[in-house]
Amino acid sequence: MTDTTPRRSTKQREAVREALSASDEFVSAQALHQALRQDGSTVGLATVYRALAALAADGEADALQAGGEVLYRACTPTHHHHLICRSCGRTVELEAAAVEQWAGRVAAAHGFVEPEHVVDIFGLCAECAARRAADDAR
Amino acid sequence: MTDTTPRRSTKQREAVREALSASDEFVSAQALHQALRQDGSTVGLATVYRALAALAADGEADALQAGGEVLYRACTPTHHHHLICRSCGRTVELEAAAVEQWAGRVAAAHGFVEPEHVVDIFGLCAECAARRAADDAR
DNA sequence: GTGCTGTTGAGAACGATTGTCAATTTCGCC
DNA sequence: GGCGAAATTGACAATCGTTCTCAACAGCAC
Ligand SMILES: [Zn+2]
Ligand SMILES: [Zn+2]
Ligand SMILES: [Zn+2]
Ligand SMILES: [Zn+2]
Repeated sequence: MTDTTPRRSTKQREAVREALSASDEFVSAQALHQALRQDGSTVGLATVYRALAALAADGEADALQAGGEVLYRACTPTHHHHLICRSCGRTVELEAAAVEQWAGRVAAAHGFVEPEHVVDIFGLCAECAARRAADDAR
Repeated sequence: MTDTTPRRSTKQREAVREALSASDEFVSAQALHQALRQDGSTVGLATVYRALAALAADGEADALQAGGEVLYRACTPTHHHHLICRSCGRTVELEAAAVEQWAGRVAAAHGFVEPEHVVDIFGLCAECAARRAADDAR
């Protein structure tokens, strides 16, 4: 993009970056804010939102929409997708050159330019599936 | 699914179904509501939301989240994905057995069960790309 | 028609996110 | 080390899409 991104380093941004890295699941801005306050930080909610948006814009975090809210996760800087447990949030990063190529090919075939794609898989991880099976058996 | 879906046929639901079919793009509940009022209908906004949710649940419509809101579209009843113009909303339905298999295979490989997936491609359709090029040239 | 129950519409309520703005902080520069 | 312009912050209000509440209403079986 047209990189007009002046960015200044502050305690708050660092705190958010760290808190985000501390979790290997996708988390909401609100959850991250609460976690930060819990740890004694005094960051404002708006600042957490701003910091996360900046991290996502800089490619330091991945964002995805789920259930009406946006979730963030510190991620590998290279392009990839996710396999996410819809119960516990456990996340696996996926790389699939075949899917990337398919997306580009399909877009081009229909005359579309500047293609972007959303590819995510949701499911129940083995642990959560086992737990649920146990619960179902009363 | 556990099909506990009592459903009664009403003018409003029919009106929403028709209005949705009338558009071959993805539309928001709000937009559909305005369109219906424009045509003299007196449906309430809440009813449009409820009708769309029901259609989606019955598999008569596809729903996707984009830009903080949920968009709906009357779609082919078989499983498929979409290529969407992020400017005009023009939509192409896509079928890609390879992607389906990849998703299932990847989920299984990581021990995940009940996999669902979100696969959408966004871009600029040829027309919108041309229009934007013209605009850029003042 | 009668009755039971799902449905509707208006408006309030809600939760996530963004905007506002004065006070504070960063950072290049003297 | 101190200055000053410009970016950033935090508390709060405001906005947005969506859901809830509830009394009036309309399908549908009898
Ligand atoms: Zn899990
Ligand atoms: Zn990709
Ligand atoms: Zn277009
Ligand atoms: Zn699919």
